[in-house]
This record gives sequence, structure tokens and C-alpha cells, in this order.
Amino acid sequence: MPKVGMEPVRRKALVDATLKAVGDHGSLAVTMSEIARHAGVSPALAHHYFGSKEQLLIATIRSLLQQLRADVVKAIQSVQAPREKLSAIIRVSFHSDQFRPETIAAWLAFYADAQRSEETRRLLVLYARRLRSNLVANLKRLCPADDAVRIAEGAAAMIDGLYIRQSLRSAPISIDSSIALTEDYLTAHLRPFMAPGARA
Amino acid sequence: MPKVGMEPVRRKALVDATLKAVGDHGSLAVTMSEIARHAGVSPALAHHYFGSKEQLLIATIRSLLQQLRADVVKAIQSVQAPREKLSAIIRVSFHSDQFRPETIAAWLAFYADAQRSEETRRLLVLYARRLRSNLVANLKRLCPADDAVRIAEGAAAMIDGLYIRQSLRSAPISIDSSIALTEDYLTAHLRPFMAPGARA
DNA sequence: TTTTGTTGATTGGCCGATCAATTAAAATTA
DNA sequence: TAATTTTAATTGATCGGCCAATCAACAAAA
Repeated sequence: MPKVGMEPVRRKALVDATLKAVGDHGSLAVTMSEIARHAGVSPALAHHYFGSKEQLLIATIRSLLQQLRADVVKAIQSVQAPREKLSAIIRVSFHSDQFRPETIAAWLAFYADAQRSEETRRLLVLYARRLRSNLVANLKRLCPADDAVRIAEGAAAMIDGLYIRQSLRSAPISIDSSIALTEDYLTAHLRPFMAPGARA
Repeated sequence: MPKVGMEPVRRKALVDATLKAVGDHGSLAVTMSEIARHAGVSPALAHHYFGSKEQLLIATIRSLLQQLRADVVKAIQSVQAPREKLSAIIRVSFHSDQFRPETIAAWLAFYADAQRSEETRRLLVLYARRLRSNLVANLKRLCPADDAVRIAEGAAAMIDGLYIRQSLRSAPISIDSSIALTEDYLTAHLRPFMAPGARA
């Protein structure tokens, strides 16, 4: 069986399996065996490539964040006007891939883990900073810097909040509603700075 | 040592110890030994009174929620006008007790656990519903029902979002700023329904 | 002497990690 | 090209440790 060049294939399979297992299980308390089974390999192989469970988890978060980042960059570049870029950021945050129950569960599990693992925390802080800075950068073209920071803070909180509320599946808000709520927030708070004639 | 009437004392001590342990540890993966040590009793006693770790955790969440609920009720009753009641709800949500790092960590851990435990989920859904219904009830006196629901959804999301962002301690927002952001949200979205002369 | 509170000791199970062993492809040498 | 050595991939078996849960035993109040 030993076919050369399997490392990247296995690594990806294991990371994907981890995301799925964590998502299904709704917790980082998944066993290496379970992950390995999902990936169709032995537990020993997971250790071989990642050294430890901790490292495999870190790699999984990193992968999740990279995917999200790529989507954001792409979305931002696809439009020109600042206000449209803001909408693009919002849209990506609630993109269907992100909204899958397992993905949401995984995010939540990682957030909780950030209390424990410094590395996990670092990565999530990075995500938060990027979201914030993307929002601020575009808001600054629409309103004074002070207000931009404040509004960005609020929008970021709203995005995260809508997200976490999905995890409870209590009053399941649709993707569209989530986007609409966040858009409304921006619109309402940008209104004071709009040219008098340009009311929507 | 055996003095009669210890049961309620021990139960409370164990629940408090659990909250502290979970908060410190930032995860529900705390051992019964650790909890028992915090409470100054043996692990066996914790099992004696709660039957299982799961039950002890449930009792801890219930306690957290009861405390929060009591605070909310009290705050709501202390003022009259709907708009003031809304402010009171917000203030309680960011009340200093709730904002303690350990409390935030505990909340987060429980949210994550809701993916796993149906009972945990039930309790958190209950919290979400209460928050929502409190907001909606008061908003309905200030704007049409449809808008009330929408604005409540947004405000609840914002509260949860600001909360979860605290857990990362990245750009630590102060309690006052969190309250201000949420207040701003309400104010901005209620503005269209206010009497023309009554602009703040 | 019954009830209540309490613990130490123990057990059974699970899981992360390690390691030696195996297989087959690739590289090297003859 | 055939023979060999090296390297990469992979796993089964196993170990050590931790932890939830159990239980028998004991102490003191009722």
C-alpha cells in the first residue's frame, strides 16, 4: 500500500475528519480513534503526522480560519464601493458553509477551548482582529474614524452574536434574516453621515 | 463531624465550586476531585449528593440562570417606563457579576456543552427565550409588533456577541462601552417611531 | 439503634501516546 | 536490468495514567 506522497492527503483528510467529528460531537472531547476512523486510517497515523491531539486540533482551527479568510478576501475584491465591501463581508460571515450546524458547533467548541489553550486563543484573536480591521477600513470612508471604530465594534459583536444564537437552534434565524439584521445595523448607524439627498 | 442539615450547605458549596472550577479551567472537563477540593469535601460526597458529574453540571447551570433571572426581574421592577426597562435589562446583562472572566468562561463552556447535552440546551434556550420575550414585551410599547420582534432579535444578538467577544480578551471592551453600544442600537432603531419633538 | 454525613480505597474503562514490526515504493548500486 | 538498500506509509499491540463511579466502613447526632 505504501504509496509515496501521501502526507498532504492524509493531513487534509485528518483535518477534515477532525472538523466533522468536532462538529458532530459538539465538543473538542473527541477521541483520536474517532477522528482516525472518520479519515479511514489508524489512530497511530494521526499521531505520526501531527504528533499530538492538541496539534491536530490547532491545525483544524487554522484550516477553518484560512478558508474563511480566503472567502473574505475574494468577496471584498469582487466589489468596489466601501458600502458594498461592507455588505460583502457580512455576506461571507453568514455564508452557507459557515452556517452549517457542524461548523457552528465547531466554532463554538474552539471559542470555549480558547479559555484553555493559548494557541487557540491566538488564532481566534487573529480572526476577530481581521474582521474588525476589515470593517473599520471600509467604514472610515463613510464616516469619521471614531465612529468607524464604534460601529465596527457593534457590527462585529452582532455577527458573532447571531452566530452563537444559531448554535442553540432555539429560534432559528434564517441566513437572510441574519444578514438583514446586520445590514440594518450598519444602515441605521451610517445614516447620520449620509448626504442629505441620498436616503435609501 | 456529622452535623445534621448539611445537605443544602454542601449542595450550594459544590455548585459554587463547580462554577469556579469551570470558570478557572475554562472548560467542563473538570474533575470531580477538583470540584470537591474547591468545596472542601471528598469526591465521593459530590457523587453522594448529585449522583453524577452530569447532574452536578446541570445544577450549576440552573443556579447561574436563576441568579441572572432574579437580577433581571429585580431590575425591571425598579423602573416604570418601557424604555427604562429596556435599559435595565441591558444593564443587568452586563452587570459586573456576569462580566467576571470566570463567569464568562463558564457561560461559554455551557454554550458549547449545549451541543452535546439536551438538558443543557434546554436551559440555555430558556434563557434566550426569556431575554427575547423581556425585550419584545417592552419594545412593543414603543413600536409596532413586527419591528419589536426584529429589534429584540438584534439587541439579543448584540448582547450575546459582546459577551462572547469578551471571552477572547483581545480588544477588551469595557462594561460601559458594551452598554453604550447596545443602547445605541436600541436608540437608533427606535428613532423612526419616536414622536418628532422628542429627539434626545 | 437508627439515621445522616462523610471518606478512603478500589475498580473498570477509556484514551492518548509510543513503538516495534511490516509493507511496498523509490533510490542506489553492481 | 537485477539485486540491494533506503525511505515512506501504516498499523497492531500495548502501556501508563486519569477519572467517574461504587461501596463498605466509620463517626456522631437524633
